[in-house]
Amino acid sequence: MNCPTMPTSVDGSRQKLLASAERLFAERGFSGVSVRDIASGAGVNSALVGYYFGNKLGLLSAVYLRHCKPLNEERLRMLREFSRQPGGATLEQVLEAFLRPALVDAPDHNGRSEFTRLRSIISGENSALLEETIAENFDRPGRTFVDALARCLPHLTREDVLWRFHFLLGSLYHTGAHASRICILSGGQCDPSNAEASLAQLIPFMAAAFRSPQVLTEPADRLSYAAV
Amino acid sequence: MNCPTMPTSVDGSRQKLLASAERLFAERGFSGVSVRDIASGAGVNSALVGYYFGNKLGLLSAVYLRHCKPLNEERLRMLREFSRQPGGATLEQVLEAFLRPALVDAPDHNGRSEFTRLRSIISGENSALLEETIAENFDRPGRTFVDALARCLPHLTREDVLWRFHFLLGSLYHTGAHASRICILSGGQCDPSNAEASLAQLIPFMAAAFRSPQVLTEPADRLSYAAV
DNA sequence: GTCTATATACTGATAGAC
DNA sequence: GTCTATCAGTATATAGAC
Repeated sequence: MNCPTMPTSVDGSRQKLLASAERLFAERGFSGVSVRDIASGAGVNSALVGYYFGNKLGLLSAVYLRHCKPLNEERLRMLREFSRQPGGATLEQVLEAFLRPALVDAPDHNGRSEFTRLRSIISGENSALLEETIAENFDRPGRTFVDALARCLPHLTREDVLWRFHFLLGSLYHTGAHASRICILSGGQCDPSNAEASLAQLIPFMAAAFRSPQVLTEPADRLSYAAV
Repeated sequence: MNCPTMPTSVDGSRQKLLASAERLFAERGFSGVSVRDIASGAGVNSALVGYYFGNKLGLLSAVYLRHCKPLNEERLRMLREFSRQPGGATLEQVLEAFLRPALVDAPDHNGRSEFTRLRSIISGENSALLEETIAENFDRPGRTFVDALARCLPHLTREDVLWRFHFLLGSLYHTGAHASRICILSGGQCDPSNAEASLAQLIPFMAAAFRSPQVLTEPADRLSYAAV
């Protein structure tokens, strides 16, 4: 069954290291974890990190590359599917195509939601060397989704859509990070690690927000809602 | 002018260390920066970190405590002021009272927005020892604001309000982190480091989102917008 | 491919002079 | 309060045996 020319999922040291790194980076960030910890978690020798990935950053980069393509391909596949219907994709569908693949673990590619948590944590750290990888893999799909959102929202300027997309990203990252604050405040009622519950709340919430009228650019630079 | 009994803003080593730590922690996180870097940035000897704060974590804790109280006091002060008018505070006003003090630097307390960026980065890291500090300082104001939001939104369950508050926090943190992704995507049009522009976009966006109808709890555990 | 051993640098923390 | 000096531990990375 194990074809040597195309090993499907042999637990080689390389794969073990990738899995361990993904788990630990998502848990403690890049600087918060050592290559020794990763190797120990994978049950392999720490020198193999150098052999397979060059150095620690190469390992993080490999974790990124393993997930970037499948994630964005599924996003775009869902978007294309939704867009085929007459009238094009609804706003809710565009949002679902963007959010669902990031939060729900696919049956073939596990760790999809863990990868979202990883991105959330790493995005804060000084990841100047990852900047290129991120830009190459997320800029184009990002633009595609901004375009799709703009098509659903002809009353908005592109600047408005971009701001709203930025807020959407924040909510997605915060949800993917499994922030426990809301869990504690709610006494366990709200659990962001429940992907389906998060999507059921996040999609209609964001749809209503995106549909709100265009923001007027105030001449005053200090806008306050004190004076109604 | 310098009264010795109450030195207003003498640049003692302690204050220099706090300022340097705040800047560097906000930039690179807790594990990403060393006490030597912080001391060097402050222009003081690294041994003074132990003298004034005990250890590195004590320094982070001191940075937190310096900002927590003024931040939340201003939030609550604004909320009380808005609530005095007949009919109570509007939804937009509750949101402004929560968001503005976190994003705009007060004239007396500088680094308010930097502190929001700090919290954003640290919240991802394993900060189990800060958990207590955060809970003590943010749980009560958080509950107060959830209550105020719920009063504006009688059509929602408390669980709905909590979910939406969670999404609001995500957008706030992501904006406070000065995420550069949107800046690049927009060609500089959208700049989250511009606090007033962020507030002008974020408040009406979130107000519309909070006002959206209650989320129906679906019997199916996989809700999809494919079938309209 | 996988291991041991190690080079080299940096980490947080502290003892003790001034 | 501030300094120098230094401890013990850990970091990443690599050279070289097998």
